[in-house]
Amino acid sequence: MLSRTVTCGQIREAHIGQTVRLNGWVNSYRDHGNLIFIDLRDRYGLTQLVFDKEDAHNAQAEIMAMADKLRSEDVIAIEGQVRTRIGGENPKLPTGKVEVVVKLLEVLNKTSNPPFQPDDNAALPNEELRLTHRYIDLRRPSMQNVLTARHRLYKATRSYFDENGFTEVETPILYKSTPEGAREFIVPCRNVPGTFYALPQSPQLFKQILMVAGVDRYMQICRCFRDEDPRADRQPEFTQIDLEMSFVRREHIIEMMEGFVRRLWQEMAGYAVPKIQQMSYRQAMEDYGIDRPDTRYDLRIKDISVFAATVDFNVFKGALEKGKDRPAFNSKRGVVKAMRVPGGAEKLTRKMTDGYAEFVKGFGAGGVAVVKVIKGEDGGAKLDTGIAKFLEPVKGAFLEATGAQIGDTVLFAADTYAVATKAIGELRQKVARDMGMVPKPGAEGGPWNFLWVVDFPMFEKNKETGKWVAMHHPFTSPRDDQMRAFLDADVEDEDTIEGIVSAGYDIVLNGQEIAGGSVRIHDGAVQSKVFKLLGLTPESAREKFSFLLEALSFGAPPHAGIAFGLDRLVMNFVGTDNIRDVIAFPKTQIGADLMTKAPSQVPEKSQSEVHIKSTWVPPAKGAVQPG
RNA sequence: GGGGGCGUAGCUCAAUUGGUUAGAGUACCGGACUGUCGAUCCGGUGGUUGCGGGUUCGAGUCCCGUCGCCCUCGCCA
Repeated sequence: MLSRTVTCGQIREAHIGQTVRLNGWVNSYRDHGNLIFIDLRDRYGLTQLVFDKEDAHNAQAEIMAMADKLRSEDVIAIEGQVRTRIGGENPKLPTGKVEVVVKLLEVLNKTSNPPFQPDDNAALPNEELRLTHRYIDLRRPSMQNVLTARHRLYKATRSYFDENGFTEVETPILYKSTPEGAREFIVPCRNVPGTFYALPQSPQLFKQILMVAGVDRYMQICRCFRDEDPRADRQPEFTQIDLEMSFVRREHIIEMMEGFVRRLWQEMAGYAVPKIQQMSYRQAMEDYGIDRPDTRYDLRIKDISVFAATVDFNVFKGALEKGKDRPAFNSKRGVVKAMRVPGGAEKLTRKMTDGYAEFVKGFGAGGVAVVKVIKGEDGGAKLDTGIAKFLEPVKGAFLEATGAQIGDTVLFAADTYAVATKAIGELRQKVARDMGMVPKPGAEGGPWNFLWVVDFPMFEKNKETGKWVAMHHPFTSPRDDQMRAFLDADVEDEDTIEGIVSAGYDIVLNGQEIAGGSVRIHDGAVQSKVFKLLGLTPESAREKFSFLLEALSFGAPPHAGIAFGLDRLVMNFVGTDNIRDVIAFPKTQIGADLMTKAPSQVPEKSQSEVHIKSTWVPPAKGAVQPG
């Protein structure tokens, strides 16, 4: 083989006159009969090759005949001489000033007619085809860019944490099943009949135990597995940058991670991340109705319960009756929330606001009250449509409570705190999209808005089971000042338990959670209390987590950590909203790999070896269908 | 598990209200062509309209089912 001496992205005017060898794929060909141009492609770029019948080197009919047969995606090796382009330069290519006159041609591998061209300028074929022939799709320069961007991210990550004294430690993939939280993938065990491993949802417990083991600062770029339905930004198999530190408080983690974020954005995007603001969970819920506020646009939600109580409107009154005796911010206490939409009087049509009523019903709310603020005949503000007649008598107080001005529309949600907040928070995002208020993502020139969200509740009620579940995970510590109240709290005292604040923290970027973590529990008694609250008996807690409880009893240092969703970071840097674009070999919505056709059946012998038998029965062929 | 979208030539798409032999571009095959860079020009091959059933004189089009892909709710400690 004519092994390359240069790559296809490398040749410049400085190479003119040199004899070079190139290897690569035929990207395109332009056949003029006695003159043939080939754009040769490799990962590094394109170089134009020329086959010229009158050229001395190509006098042999043989090489022209071979060149004549070349087609896109053939793999070839050539030797030739670099020269200035005779037909003028191509400003689109970095190599556009030169071409290589081919003296020797070797066809390394003739291609079958490919199902599609790996061409970034052409319309992409449907994703199914791209995934089936992933090796062709990955040849596209933009996909090569993703792979190298991802690699640079790994490298920057490891450098930063190495410089800060972290040690990368691998943790097991075959792990113990702990069926809380996400559904696990399970793996049958051959050696102990009837038992199974699980694939880790995250290395959470191992990294804590590494702290007990004195590792002090741990990091790992690790694969995590969750057997839940994917989304555009979720895969069953994904990658985390997993971190843990000993002898630190929340502030230390925040400082270390801000340094990391700053370093990453500097290296990956040339962007200097300013000091990241912090917002409490409660503030986020109050102003934005969501725990990961998108602060790129200024739509605010206001609690107007006090004002609403003065309005003679049954929907408001009815809502405010709910959970009257419960403390403020309690999930079951009734509230009225308002969102002022600047310019909404013109931009939000009746059809849209009717749609919003339907939209919020999906989140359990009864509907949305709407009022437009328009210019009255006297030139002052006049309320119009919807619930205007209820508000008109208290117009002044209404304008003051909501800050609404002429031209605005105000949307209301009235229900329990949990329902009203969620509904109007979701609505806020929808209205922002409808109004065109959402800037492009950062990678496309939009702003990068970072935010720490802190002081999450420890627990929330599962709507279906009525049981407490950990909002982050069961190993999250209460905030220091909450510890006493937490240890004293009665499991039955719902309002108190709902109010316990954890030492958790998330990093939110443009309304998307990119990292989440917490100070961990390092005291067995506190951990046992959490398990108790979550409804685990001491026996079952011991059965599932004895190794953790034991480890905590043998000198566990205070520790805290965080994990970044690596795939989402890459998505931000390359500017895609499709997680499959940043994973070399991703899976479909049913967890299938279309290229290898995984998952697949295994022979019965393989099943019996691991002591399992599938209960699945194929549906009868040719069954009569109704209709 | 629920809701929605899509599925027509290798690929990207079109096909009026249900109406003649399902078209175009591109790819591919053959031919012409010495300065192209989305080469150009001429000709050609290529279709179980995802699959199964139904309604109809007639189905790519309507109905039912099913498969695949995508979006989404639930779910994601």
